[in-house]
Amino acid sequence: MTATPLPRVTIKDVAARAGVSKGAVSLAFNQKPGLSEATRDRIFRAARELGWAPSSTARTLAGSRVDVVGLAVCRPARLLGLEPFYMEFISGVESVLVERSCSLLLRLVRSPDEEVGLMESWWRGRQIGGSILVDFRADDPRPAVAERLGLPVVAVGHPSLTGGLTSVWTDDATAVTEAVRYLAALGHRRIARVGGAAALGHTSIRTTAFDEAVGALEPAARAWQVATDFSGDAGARATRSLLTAAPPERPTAIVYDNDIMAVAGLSVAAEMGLRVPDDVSLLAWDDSQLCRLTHPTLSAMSHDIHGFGAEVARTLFGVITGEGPGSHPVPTPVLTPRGSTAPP
Amino acid sequence: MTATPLPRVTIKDVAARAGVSKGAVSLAFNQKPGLSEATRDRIFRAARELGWAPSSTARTLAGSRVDVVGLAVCRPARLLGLEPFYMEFISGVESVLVERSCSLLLRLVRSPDEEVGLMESWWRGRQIGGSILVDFRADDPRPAVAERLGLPVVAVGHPSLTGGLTSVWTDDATAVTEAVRYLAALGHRRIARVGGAAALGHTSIRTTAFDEAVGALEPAARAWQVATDFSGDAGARATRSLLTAAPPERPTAIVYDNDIMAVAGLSVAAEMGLRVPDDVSLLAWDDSQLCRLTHPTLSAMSHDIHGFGAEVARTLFGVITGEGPGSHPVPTPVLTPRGSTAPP
DNA sequence: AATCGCGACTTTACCGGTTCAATAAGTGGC
DNA sequence: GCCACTTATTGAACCGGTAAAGTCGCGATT
Repeated sequence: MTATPLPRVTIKDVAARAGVSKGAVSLAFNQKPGLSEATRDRIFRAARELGWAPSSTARTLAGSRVDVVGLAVCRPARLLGLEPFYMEFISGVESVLVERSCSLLLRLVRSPDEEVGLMESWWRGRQIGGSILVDFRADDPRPAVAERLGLPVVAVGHPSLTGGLTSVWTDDATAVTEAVRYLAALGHRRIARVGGAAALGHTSIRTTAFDEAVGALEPAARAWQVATDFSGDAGARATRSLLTAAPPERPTAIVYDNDIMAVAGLSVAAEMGLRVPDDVSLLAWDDSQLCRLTHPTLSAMSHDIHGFGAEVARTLFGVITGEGPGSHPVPTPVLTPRGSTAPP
Repeated sequence: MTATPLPRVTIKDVAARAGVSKGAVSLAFNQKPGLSEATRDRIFRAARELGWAPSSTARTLAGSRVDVVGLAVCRPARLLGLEPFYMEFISGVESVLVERSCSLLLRLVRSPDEEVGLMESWWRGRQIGGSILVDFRADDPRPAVAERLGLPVVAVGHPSLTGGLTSVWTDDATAVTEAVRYLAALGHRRIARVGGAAALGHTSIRTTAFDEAVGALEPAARAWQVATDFSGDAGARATRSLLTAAPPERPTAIVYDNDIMAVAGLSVAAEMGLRVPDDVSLLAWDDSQLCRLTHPTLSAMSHDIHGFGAEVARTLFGVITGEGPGSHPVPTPVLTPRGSTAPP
């Protein structure tokens, strides 16, 4: 019952069957000039008959292309499973990779250091042709490492965080401001935000923008902010503590940094006997399908995560083919009002 | 993709610095006998000083192990993003791969045919040393292909679906039965199930088991089943149509095939003015964090998806190292009662 | 007629490792 | 002091491709 591997068919077999040399086969399969149509056809026919496709491993070693891109994600596994963002992002990336017959090498790491080590070994070992970098932190070591290695990368994050690397980003500051303005326009003056992991750069961008946006409202306006780990539990805890205060000290609207926490917030409000949106308005972020599955439905800052991933992949191909560094903003998340927001 | 020319350090450099031959370095790095401790040390020191690690590409080509395992997932990208199952499963797989310094090659495919093609080209091109197969269907072509290629794989699914391949599976039939018995014990006699994609093998296993379980109750008991695509929207639609009938024709309990649809069901019930669990009980499946974030919280059939993924990876390593085919059941999902189920 | 240019291949030298037969050095027996 | 026997180390042959430098035949140029 031991699986006896098939005799592997190699370029040599194809060459023999087509009556040409290895080199000719290589030429044919890389659409390079120097072969007659007739020979080309014979080669392709032989390859088809033998079921041969070039070994990407051998190709890589021979120094041509590397058709794999890396993605290391540094977040606790348990949280990732729940965060709709990543799978959707990945599916967007894939949608572009597939067109180029590339694959995604995925690895969950536990620390930024581990990620740096992985970048090095992937690149040194020629396992990847480029990499996608996410979740930038203050003083992130990765830009320097990528630079030193000459590894083509695209950074997902605001240029202020990504140390000169080519970056793809959404304008979170503007989005936060829009969220606050929207709530203010509804009449809210006591607004809270349940943010993500404090260590992440985009969290601090949102935090700052939120403070500024609320500060720009009339003096009576008041802001609260809480940092979490993005988990639903943390979102529930934060919401509970924000809503336990008596009405004047209690926010009338809460903005969340992802959908999961907003869902959790909804449930906490219900459990506390507060009506959404009458007693408190909730605003989610990302706008996955989840926002339309709750009752009331969740208003959200929505953006096209799939498209975002696709843009990242396209940009990475640009970098790999030698394009200089650049900054690629994608559309700012827009407010999608639903059932969870209303005047206080 | 073209590779950026960089002063790559290779085994030759290490050999030169340690004053030995390439072969010796290889011996040292593969813990093979035949080298003196002193030489071994010198080699490791040289490697460390040069920051060298063996190229897995070259190793692969030279015929030793391949340290990448493949996973192709054939579901619409948009659904995947929302399905907590996959990311959690993947993180479980990764947890084992990391210990062996292996990586996961991930690809989203659009059809079973595309997946078969991918298996072939990954294996032929020596990109993977083994593969994980998920989402089995009736008459799935993959067992035959894996057999023919000699590709080491582990199938995620009941042995009746996976055509003799080594499989890792949960006993869904028993779990469904337990769910039905639980609801029956609460007093429910009109029970519905909102199932997953009809084409998937595990869906039909659950469907059959559900019919049998309800049939085994007193004759007055009645069952409904609806197939969906696992999406929240589909879950909402299914729930709506189940609950619009007048009370005698309406189920008093609904079992869902995943968490997302149960969340959607919860919201539909609320929107229809039905109280959960007083008017209708809902039971989710998988039990991701989501189930504890709703109000009421969702009772669910819960299992350890992370551990499941880990077991799959371990089993795959077994297959790769030549273990014969086997069947590896993991613990049956257990009922976790929460706030969404009660007597009718 | 000798030379040139060019298309259509073939040859050959890698890429960065692994593997194994061959060799050199060291040990012990007698 | 010679031989058999280990043990440490090397050299060369791959692995399956790519790429650059030949080779060869042939019509066009001078």
